[in-house]
Amino acid sequence: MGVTIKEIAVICGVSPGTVDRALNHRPGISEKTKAKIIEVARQLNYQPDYMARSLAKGRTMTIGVVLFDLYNRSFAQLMNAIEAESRRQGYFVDLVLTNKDPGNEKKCIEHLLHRKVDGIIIFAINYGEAFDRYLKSLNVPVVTVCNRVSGDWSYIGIDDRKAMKEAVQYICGKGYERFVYVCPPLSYQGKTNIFTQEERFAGCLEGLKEFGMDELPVIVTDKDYVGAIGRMSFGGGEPRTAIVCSCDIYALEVMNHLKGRGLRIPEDVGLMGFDNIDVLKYVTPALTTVEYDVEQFGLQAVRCLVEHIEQGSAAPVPLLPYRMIAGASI
Amino acid sequence: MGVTIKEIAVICGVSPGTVDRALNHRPGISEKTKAKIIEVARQLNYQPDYMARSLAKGRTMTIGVVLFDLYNRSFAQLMNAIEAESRRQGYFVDLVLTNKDPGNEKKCIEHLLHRKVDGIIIFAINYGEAFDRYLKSLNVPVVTVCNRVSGDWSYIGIDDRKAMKEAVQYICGKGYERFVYVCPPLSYQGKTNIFTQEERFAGCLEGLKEFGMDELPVIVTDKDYVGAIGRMSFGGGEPRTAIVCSCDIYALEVMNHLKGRGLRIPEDVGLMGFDNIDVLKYVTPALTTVEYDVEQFGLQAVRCLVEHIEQGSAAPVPLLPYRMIAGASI
DNA sequence: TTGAAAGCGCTAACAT
DNA sequence: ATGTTAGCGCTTTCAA
Repeated sequence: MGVTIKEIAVICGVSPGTVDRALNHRPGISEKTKAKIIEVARQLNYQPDYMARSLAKGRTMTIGVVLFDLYNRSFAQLMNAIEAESRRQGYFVDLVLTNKDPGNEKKCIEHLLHRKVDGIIIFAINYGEAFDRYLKSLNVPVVTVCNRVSGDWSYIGIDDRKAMKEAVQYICGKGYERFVYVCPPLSYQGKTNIFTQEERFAGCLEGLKEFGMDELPVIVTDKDYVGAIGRMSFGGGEPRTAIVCSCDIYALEVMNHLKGRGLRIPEDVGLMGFDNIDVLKYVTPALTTVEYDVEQFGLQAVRCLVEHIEQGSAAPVPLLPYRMIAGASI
Repeated sequence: MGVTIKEIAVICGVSPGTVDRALNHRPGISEKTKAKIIEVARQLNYQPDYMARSLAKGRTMTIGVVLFDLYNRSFAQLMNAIEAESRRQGYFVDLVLTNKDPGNEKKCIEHLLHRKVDGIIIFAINYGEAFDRYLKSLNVPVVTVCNRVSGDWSYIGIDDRKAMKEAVQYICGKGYERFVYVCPPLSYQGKTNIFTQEERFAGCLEGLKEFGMDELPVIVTDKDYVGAIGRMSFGGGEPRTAIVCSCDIYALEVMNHLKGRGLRIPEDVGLMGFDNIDVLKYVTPALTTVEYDVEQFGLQAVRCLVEHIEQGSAAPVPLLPYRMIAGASI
């Protein structure tokens, strides 16, 4: 194995404790012996054993990350940023993926606890008071990202409601008469965490209302949302329709469908997404969407969590900025 | 903290050693005491401390993963699969990203070594004998994925050369007269690992040769490959041209450019990619490409690595299957 | 079949 | 300023 603190102690003719003081720059040691020990350690290429240190200190220098998966582009970017900032701060990163299975999430978290991670960054899929209590019972600092669990946890995200509201008002301004809103089922409350989705939906309603559109949008939450859209007519004598999707992925699927029907976007029907995932740049027509900086999410999440870990608490992180990208699809 | 083996020992009126025997199903213990201990452990919700175990056993149950980044869709999928299989096998996953910076790669690996990972799965960016020696000096099982380092390491991938060769021959069969091959710089050998890229390029040449095309393709390795393509003429009186890209990302960028010039694909110029990244389904015209199962890469990589870790060696993994996807771009 | 004891490598409290 | 010692929680060898 590697060189140990003990061996260095023997070589330098001092005790392990003294070596520890030198290597960890702790007080109670003369400059001279300290310099000597550090030099010897350097020459022997001493590498501390984190396992041993963890056991002794009760801290692992590890951040646990819980995500749905890495398929969604945004998650991948998020993870990318988390990894970078964590390593920069000297932390290891343990990743677990829940695959959007609420039942799996606790198992994933437990996995991290076995590993004795110092803190957890979580894009939660579970929700509600029970889950909130569960998280609290873990006695580990937690930072939530993208999906709020409760007001008791640090949260990193944007003001989804306001963003969607502004987007919808922008669309209204373009003269659309009918609205279709496509999003995942919003009825799973308490089972699946759809905080962000709910916020966006609420924003949509607010936007319409404030603009004076009394009619509610047609809400599509079918798993087979493409099929549902397929049963609607657009263009021709129909009222001018905008399909607002709660995320780009949905919008792209819908776009494929509309193209397949030979409908022109936005002439026959308008389309809008949310997230500005990077593949949009290869798609025609350019999708109108809302952009925000996921990397910033990762960065802030790590910083906030490290603050929690090292200070015992952290200042609340303000909601991050976003902006609408006016494409050609509306 | 949690319940310890010692506490259980006290409760059961036995020694810690006996508890260990029971909990780890090791011989030398009566069924009766074993059952009792296990029951008590269950009731107390005993969770072993992996840190302590690691220190005692010299094994961390952790797999280190070294990737470029997670931006590339394939990497994300790969990581997804690695995480799933690792956890299934009881291993933790530590992720480090090199961001394609060769100088960063060793730092990343060292990070994992500090963590005392039991083995490493690496999509290597470095290359050559020196790096090979370096890896060997680590004394840790390593499985290489997508980029071979040397014949001495287990490798998971497809036969890129053969796949590209077949693809090129398919294109030849479509009557194209001129070939443009777009790929990253192939001259960094020894500095950046472009094993896979070299294989694909070699496959392209072989394919052309065997088909009887004597003329070499125009090879574009500029960083600004789009600019280079921009200086070429297609359609009209030009010879019928196929642009073969060594990966889908390049092909999509080129497609954007060609569309911008008002060129029709494939009427004015043919286009081909490689990898079948999932966003292709949102792109028109459908890109002709080569598909393989990245998830399988992850699965096999983990299995192979675990075999190395637990058996000390592993059977070589055969090259995985691939298939051409005939889109509408050729 | 079970117990006792010595580590794994590092940290930290207490002596000197 | 430095040494000594007792752990952290688990594994493992050697005795009993």
